[in-house]
Amino acid sequence: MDQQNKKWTIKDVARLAGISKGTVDRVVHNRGEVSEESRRRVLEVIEQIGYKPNIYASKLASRRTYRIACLIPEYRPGEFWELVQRGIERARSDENHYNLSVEVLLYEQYDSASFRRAAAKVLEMEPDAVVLAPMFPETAIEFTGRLAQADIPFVLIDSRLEESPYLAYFGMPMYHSGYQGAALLFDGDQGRGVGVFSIEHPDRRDNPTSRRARGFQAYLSEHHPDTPVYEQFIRPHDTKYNNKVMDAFFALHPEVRSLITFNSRVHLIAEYLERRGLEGYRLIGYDMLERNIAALRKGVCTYLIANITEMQVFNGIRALVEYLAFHKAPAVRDNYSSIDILTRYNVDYYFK
Amino acid sequence: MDQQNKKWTIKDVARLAGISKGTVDRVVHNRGEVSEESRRRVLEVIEQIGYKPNIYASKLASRRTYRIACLIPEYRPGEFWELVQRGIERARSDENHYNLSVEVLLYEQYDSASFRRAAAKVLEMEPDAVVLAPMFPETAIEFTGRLAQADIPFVLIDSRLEESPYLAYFGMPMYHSGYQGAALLFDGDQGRGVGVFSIEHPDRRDNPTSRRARGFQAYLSEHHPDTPVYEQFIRPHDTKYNNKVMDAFFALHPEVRSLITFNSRVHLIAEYLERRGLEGYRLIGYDMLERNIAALRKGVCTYLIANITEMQVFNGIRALVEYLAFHKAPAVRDNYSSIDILTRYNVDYYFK
DNA sequence: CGGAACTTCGTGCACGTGCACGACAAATTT
DNA sequence: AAATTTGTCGTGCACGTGCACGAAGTTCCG
Repeated sequence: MDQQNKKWTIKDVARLAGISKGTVDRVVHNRGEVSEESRRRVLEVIEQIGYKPNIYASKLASRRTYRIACLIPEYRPGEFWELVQRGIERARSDENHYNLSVEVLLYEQYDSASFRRAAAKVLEMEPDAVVLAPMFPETAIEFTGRLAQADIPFVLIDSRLEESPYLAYFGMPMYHSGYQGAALLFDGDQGRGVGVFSIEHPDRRDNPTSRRARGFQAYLSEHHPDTPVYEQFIRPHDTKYNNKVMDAFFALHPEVRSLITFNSRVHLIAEYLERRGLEGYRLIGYDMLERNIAALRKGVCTYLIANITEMQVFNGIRALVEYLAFHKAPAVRDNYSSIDILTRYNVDYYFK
Repeated sequence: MDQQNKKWTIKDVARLAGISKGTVDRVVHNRGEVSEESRRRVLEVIEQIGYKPNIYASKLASRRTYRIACLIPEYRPGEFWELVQRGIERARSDENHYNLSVEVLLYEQYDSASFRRAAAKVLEMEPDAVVLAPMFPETAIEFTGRLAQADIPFVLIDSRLEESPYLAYFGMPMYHSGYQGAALLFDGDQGRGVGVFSIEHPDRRDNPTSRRARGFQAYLSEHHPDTPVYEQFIRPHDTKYNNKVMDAFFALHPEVRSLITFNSRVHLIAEYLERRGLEGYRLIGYDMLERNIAALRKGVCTYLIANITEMQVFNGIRALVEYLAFHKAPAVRDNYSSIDILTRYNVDYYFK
């Protein structure tokens, strides 16, 4: 066949299609102003010889700089969304991304009015593309409708709005990470009941975390249908309250040795256990927050189920740039990260 | 300060240093033919304004194609080294690596004479750089000496020859992966003895696999010093023999429920258990061979400790290209991959 | 002192693509 | 029929760097 190592250029395509390179470029970038006839011939030649644009020449020549807006929840230091922010920093400083400006808009995690305001700002600044981590499905759907209307492509991270016309989604497989958590929790020690700790949420029913809980439940009913599950609610920033309710919990269920929480704050449990000097528990949590890692290293947290969260946004931004530059949609629309199992013994190797 | 978003070009540097861009280029690429005075001034300006060469313009202009030779063990389909080969394919087809040609030289895994022959061929073809997976330390050290003498940079994968002047190393942390394997093996089920299966090797004492075994032993003596360990040798391609010795093994140690093997052929054990209809074992192995994955999916293998082996070579090649193009040594010399824990529940997400 | 050899440096083209500009013909309007 | 608009397309410069080529200056040697 064609020698596959031959690097075809846009000039070759033009020659073979019998037109000028300008027209080929118009076809490749869908810039219009091309007759159907020419368009067909060009695509044919491209297909046949397997022409791929030289990204180096392309980036060099392109004076265009893409503006991408990221709409994500506000966070305090050490919270989950800080990991996401890190991915943005990475995209910013990535040497491959010249002519790319990433702007971050934050909204309050439990305040849909705040989301609406931030979303309005995004629309106002007319970015070339958007990265969205949605918290309020209905409001977010409305927002994505506006984006679609304005022809602004967007990727979703963390939470997938199935009904919206997103270009791609990047996130953890929540259901299966819950399932995996259950499998680890019951591997060895079983039958005596498990404690599930949840964060009191102001509202929000169908959040990603609940999908994790459903995966957990599925494993339970498939493998250990008779094991009792005791749920306990705690608060993100109220140590006194948490001490009180956990004291009560462990007094009430002294036989429980297996603990899990589906949100990213397992460190709250770990720190409680440490304060009280409680040992011999199997404690499983999610996400690589620094305080979680610390609990893992100390052995208070047994397993941490996580992923490289940075990569969610990073890959999202990459997909957008790819799309903006080459009108090329990502190969896979729903991109699930791997479900990494971290222990005190392998955690060190998950940092670069 | 300087506006950090300003993109300085080689022309700016030339202007500020009061010389031409040709000279700046000579300084940047250490091509010599530059007076000490000019050199100093150029470096000063570069440092001060933070000039970074535009990699796109650079790659575009560079007509040079780098030839990289990979010296790795020969393999049959489904063996560990096939995963490495896949990384090479990936580097080859990676769109970012224009002007890069990767050639693979294979040697027989247990035949040092064959290694010597292949190594000689590598030297003969005078590549720009080399990727080496060494099996025979002494012979390999001699070879790397030759490479150093010929000023050919090389990276090591899989096995690290500490005494050789390698540019970088990419591999799994073997000792800790053994340690982690032990932790998983004893998590829950303990005390009744473990079976360790090893491949009969023609020779080779200090191979990577043995480092894994040492990590395993370390965990054992730290946490379960009294647990008996029974070692059993099997053969890679002799099912009849393996059946016989494993039958004997399980007859002799009926109480053993924990099994592990440190090489990449846990599927041999899994397939045996399946053939005999044996269940209720905790079986742990290493590396993502297809047959291992199959055993994991069936639930015969409990945990598979692995990493994305492809990335070892891929990253190795990248480091070499980086070095050849910009004389830039990798940030970290010893690059350890993460120790991923795979189960039947999360394995699907480890493929792209 | 003349010329050769060496050192240092500047000039200019090439790399493949993006895109502005304008040419030209066909279609439409005046 | 002339003028204008519309639809297609080709031309040519710019992007920042690598490197060949040769110019200019310096040193060396007989």
